[in-house]
Amino acid sequence: MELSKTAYVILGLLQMGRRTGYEIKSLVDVSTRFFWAASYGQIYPELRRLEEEGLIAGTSKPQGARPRTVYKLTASGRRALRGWLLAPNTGYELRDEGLLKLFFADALTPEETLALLDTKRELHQATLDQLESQVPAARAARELEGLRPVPMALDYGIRFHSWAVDWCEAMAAELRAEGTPAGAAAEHR
Amino acid sequence: MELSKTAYVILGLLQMGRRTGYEIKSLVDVSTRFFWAASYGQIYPELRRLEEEGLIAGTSKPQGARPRTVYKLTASGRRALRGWLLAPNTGYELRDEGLLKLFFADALTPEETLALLDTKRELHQATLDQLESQVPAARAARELEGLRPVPMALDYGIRFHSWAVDWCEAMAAELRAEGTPAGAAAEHR
DNA sequence: CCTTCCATGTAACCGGTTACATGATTGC
DNA sequence: GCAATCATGTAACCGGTTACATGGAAGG
Repeated sequence: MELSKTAYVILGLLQMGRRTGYEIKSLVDVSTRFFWAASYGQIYPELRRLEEEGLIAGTSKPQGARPRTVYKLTASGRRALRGWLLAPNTGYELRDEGLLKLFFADALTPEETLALLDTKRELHQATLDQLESQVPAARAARELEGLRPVPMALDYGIRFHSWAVDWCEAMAAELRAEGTPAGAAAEHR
Repeated sequence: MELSKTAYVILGLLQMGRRTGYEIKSLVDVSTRFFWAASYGQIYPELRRLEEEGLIAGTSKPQGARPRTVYKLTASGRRALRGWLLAPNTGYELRDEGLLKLFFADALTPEETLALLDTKRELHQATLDQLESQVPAARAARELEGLRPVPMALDYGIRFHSWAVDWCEAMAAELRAEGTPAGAAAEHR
């Protein structure tokens, strides 16, 4: 792996148009961050490396006295991006603290476990709300160009998080049902 | 956050019984790693830190000439674990290269995008197979103790990855349908 | 005038992985 | 005898975050 994944995030966003580092970071924060985050501490140094390697080209476009560099993808940058997109290998990595807690929940009371499920549900619901609020704008921008109205990754995000909300609810319902079976009312304490 | 999440992984696994560092790593590799991975490079140093802080206690139990230290949770370790489990905050972080590629797929042909979906589907299917193979053993071990037959986190994993497989298939079907609408057969090339 | 946004950066830190090193035990 | 597994560790590296620093521009 020559380039970091974050480098491809930059390349990919530049493919869609010229951008400054600041704009890239703003875009990341409302789009890829749901499956690939990036901070200034990565973006600015990476922009330099990519320019050194000739994959992107920056032009100074100051706004008044404020310095400003707009980057665009070069032909070899476009090739690199395409090469990565077509490469077969793909990684998947998850760090889900809520699930980790549920994994250890055997030591908790049913009520405490329900609280865990609730926290997880809220987190997914909040993400879902955020993603859904993006749909109208995406639809408007994309149908002019004849693209599918909702981008695939956004569709995935919305469906996944609503699936997760449902799972939390179903599991909570199951737990509650277990907690009060007809023949075992006072099981706990 | 005093302790790292990985410390809680160790605490949580020790809650279920005494273990060596090696055993902890082996357990992580078949359980938490799907939502929280950990390597030897973290586990052994962390075991030391946790012992220094009195959250776990190690006993030398050599096997012949081979050194071996078995750790168990102390009372204060049990308290720390419980404190974390009940703490409301929870983080969620995903790094999904397949989704990232799909996000940039506008630059690809439909056929190339289908290949992306296929790779992602295979990855989820492989994980799903692995998780499903664990069900019988989990069931057998747990029903003796009157616990729910399938642990929550395993249930979540199985359902999530099969949802993901379905999503990939549905999206592929949609793409194929778009590619050959009755009135626009030779759209591409 | 003041706040918010635009814009660019860096140094310190940290969590985590990889690769390496070592050697005993068990089971075929 | 050999391979797989058990067992413990560490040093170098790396990707990434946090916190900090700076200052102009735009809009109310």
